[in-house]
Amino acid sequence: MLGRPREFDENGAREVAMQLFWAKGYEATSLSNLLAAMGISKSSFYQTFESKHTLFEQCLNQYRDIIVSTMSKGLANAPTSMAFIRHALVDIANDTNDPLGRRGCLIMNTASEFSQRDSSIARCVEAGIQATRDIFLQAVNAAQADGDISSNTRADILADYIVTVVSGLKNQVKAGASRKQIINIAELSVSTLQEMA
Amino acid sequence: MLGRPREFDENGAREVAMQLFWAKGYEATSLSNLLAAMGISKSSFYQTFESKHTLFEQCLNQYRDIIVSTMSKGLANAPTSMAFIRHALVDIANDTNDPLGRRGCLIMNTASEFSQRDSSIARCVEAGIQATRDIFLQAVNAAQADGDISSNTRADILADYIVTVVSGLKNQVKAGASRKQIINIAELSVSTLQEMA
DNA sequence: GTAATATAGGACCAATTAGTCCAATTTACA
DNA sequence: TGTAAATTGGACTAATTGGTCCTATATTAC
Repeated sequence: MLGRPREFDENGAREVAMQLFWAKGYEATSLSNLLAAMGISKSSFYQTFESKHTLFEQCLNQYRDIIVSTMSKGLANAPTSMAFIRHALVDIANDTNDPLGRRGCLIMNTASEFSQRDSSIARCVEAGIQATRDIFLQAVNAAQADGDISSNTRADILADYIVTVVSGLKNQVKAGASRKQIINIAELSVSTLQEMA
Repeated sequence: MLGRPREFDENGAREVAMQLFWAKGYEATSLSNLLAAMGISKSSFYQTFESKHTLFEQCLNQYRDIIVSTMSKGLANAPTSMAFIRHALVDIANDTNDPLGRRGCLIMNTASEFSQRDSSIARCVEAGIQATRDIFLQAVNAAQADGDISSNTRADILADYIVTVVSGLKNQVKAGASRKQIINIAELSVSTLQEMA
């Protein structure tokens, strides 16, 4: 290891960038926004992260890793798998309070903004959705084994359904829905899962 | 009415702009994109539509009017209200085929892109969601009267739930879900509506 | 000391952005 | 024929965009 060592924390700077992209989207986050928030010079930026686009892909993957890790721990620590699923849906209501919550989900935001126009971004998006879907799939399988969800419907379809409702709820939050509305919708979809024939 | 009459069709030009905004979003649609697609000069554009932002608001309202009208007719012509609801969900699977379908919903796309940062746009978004929610509310009330949906759950919550699932499904389509996946999820949520206790 | 690397800062770039303004022209109606 | 209004096209702004390059300086290992 020769030469002067890096002064800033690369991962920390990426984390800051991720928060910005999350709140504002890719296009609306300018290079100057990034530099100011990350606290580094343009030279350091390009030397370390290559380009805005490259950094964004890294942020997407970092985001995916974070939510996968958070969800996995949540599932492992939940009293039952059904409780985990219920919490994943109902807890979205808490996003209605602060502006941070109203950011939605970085992966879904990205899908909405421009995954159609950029195949490498599209791959990141698909990988992210796949990863969360897999965790819900584990939860559904376990909940079916517990008898909390009927086994009449295929677990993979139920997992897709949960991802869909989560994404729809996050959309509603971004669009301005109230806390009470989100709770009602979430509770309704939980009960449909439980009361399925 | 004095002076030279307008050569282009104002509503037609707005319609073209709406299609562009729908496919690409607000920021990604540049003025030159608009002028080229609308087939008018920059001078005519600013004389007629005031600004890109004003035109966008008009497009949002026009979009809302179109879907409200389409949905109202669909509800009126459907064999049953339940059939209308079912069709609204399952038909989203057809969006997976063509690139046009993968545009999602202009209102939800706008909510995702920047409704938080622009209060006048936020009002358009809320009005749009409210309008579609109201139609689903009518449909749910009718379906409950028909006995196709249980009356145990409040109709307004069910309407919110349907809007959520529709928005989630459109998200999934944008993110790359397959036709079969969408059908399965849609059918599942329809059956949960029907089989509710 | 020297090589290697990181730093900040600024000059510079070509392109694009939304938007204004003007001049010349065209069309209609009274 | 005169007036009002719409047309095109181009000149023009001021700002911003992502990105490159260069210089000068600082820090480390060998």
